[in-house]
Amino acid sequence: MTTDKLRTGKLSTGKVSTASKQGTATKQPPRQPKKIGAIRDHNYQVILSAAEVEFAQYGYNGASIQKIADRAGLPKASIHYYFGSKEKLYLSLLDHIMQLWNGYFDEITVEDDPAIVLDQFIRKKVELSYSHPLSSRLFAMEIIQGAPHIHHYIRSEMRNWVRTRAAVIEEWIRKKRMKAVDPVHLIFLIWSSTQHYADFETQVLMIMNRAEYEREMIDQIADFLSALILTGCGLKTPATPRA
Amino acid sequence: MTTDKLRTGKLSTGKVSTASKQGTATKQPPRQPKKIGAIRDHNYQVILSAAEVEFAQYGYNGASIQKIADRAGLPKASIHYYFGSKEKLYLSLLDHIMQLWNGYFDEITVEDDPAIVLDQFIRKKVELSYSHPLSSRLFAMEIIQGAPHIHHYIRSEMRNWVRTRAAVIEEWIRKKRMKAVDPVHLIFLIWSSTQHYADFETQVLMIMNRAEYEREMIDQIADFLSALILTGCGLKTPATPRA
DNA sequence: CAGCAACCTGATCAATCGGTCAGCTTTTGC
DNA sequence: GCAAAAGCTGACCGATTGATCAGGTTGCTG
Repeated sequence: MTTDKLRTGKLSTGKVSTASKQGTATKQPPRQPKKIGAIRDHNYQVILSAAEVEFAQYGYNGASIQKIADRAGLPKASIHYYFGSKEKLYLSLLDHIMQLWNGYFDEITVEDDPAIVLDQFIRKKVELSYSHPLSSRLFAMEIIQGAPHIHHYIRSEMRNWVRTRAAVIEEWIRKKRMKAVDPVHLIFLIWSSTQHYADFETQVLMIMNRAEYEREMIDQIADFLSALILTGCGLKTPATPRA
Repeated sequence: MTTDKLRTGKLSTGKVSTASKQGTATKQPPRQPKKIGAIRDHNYQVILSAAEVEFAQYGYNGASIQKIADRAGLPKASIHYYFGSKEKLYLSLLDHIMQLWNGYFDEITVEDDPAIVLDQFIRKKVELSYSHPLSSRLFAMEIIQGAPHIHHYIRSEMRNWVRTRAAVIEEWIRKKRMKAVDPVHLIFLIWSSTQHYADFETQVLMIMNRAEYEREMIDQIADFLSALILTGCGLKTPATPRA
């Protein structure tokens, strides 16, 4: 929940100012403020939350700084004061999401039980779609638009992440611990089927005639997906999935 | 491929002009032209194609008429001449997509073989994601943004579509012709896992280190999804899936 | 060939876009 | 207590947005 990491801008490597030229390279305004006050931190978080809503709904081009400012209850100039530009604000959000998404399904080894690992991975993803739908939608928007801001991340970290996990799954298959299914497409299947409930929340709720998700429904989704996918992999649902 | 149906504006029921007020209700310009010329039809199609690209990439708010016009190689005013407004152009596209999406998986009955029906449904959806990725992305954008233009369609036709198909699946389950899985979530799973390859094409291709999809890869995806989902439903892959 | 209607678009509009900056307010340091 | 520094924002900028319309162009009809 700390905001310190957001300011480091891990994603901000490489060229950033692609949209605006702003040829004035004369002054060097003291951005990335060092001293930290309570109000500052609060405004930082308020702006990020407001921006997440707008960017997740309208995408990078569709969102406007004025609407973000209105939602945050701050003047528009403050957004530029805190984040410099629309793109830097957007990158801060993406960085935030990356840190949220990483760290799950991470420490798996060939020795682990594939049923337990896959089951927990599916449940964790469903839980994330439920707890952070805006992050999921923002990321989906970025990908649909061609991932212009994170293509280097996908090609490096994310691809490597998939390859190493796929290697473990392939080892499980080689050892006859699960059915022979394409590991990469299996990961895609888990991603798509779980994130669907966040990204297409509107459609899902309308079709199911619900106003919003409830705990019970989320658990049912996790049970369904885990059972079907694990069965499809020739695995048995691990003990104590519920109850 | 005819454009006639597009002009009827099946989706255009209800209020349309939400964005602009344009209080001048004085004149009634002769829109919805009746006479059809070759140039007219051609421009219609060129604009629709250009708009599909822009709307699919940037969403409704993010796309700009100027860029659509540039892509179509026509002056900006022509877009308004042909379609009246940004929203009407967008609705024409959505209408186009609806007609494309409907008509598959439609005529199923309890007497049909669930394995064959589900297999063909999955393959048809994968094929659509491959042949019409822009339509899929445009629809995804609309849903992520809260389906502001098609919520009535989702709540009526689409919901009814899901319910009738779910009823057939439930009957299959009751007759022990397949495993007891939630029919609605099964439909969601097929939707999400197949459309993923269109909507997240960028991510999929980057992770698989490919420049673009190829027939072989699409067939492999269809085989994978069909096999895994059918197995998850306790079904056997129907004969002659390939070869 | 004349005349009219339908077709099309350059010029222009108010509104909004992302972004800048002068200058006011608040906090800090001595 | 006072000047310097940092925090903050109202006013403004050129560019672009969706949309309009006068008027030129085209093509069909008589």
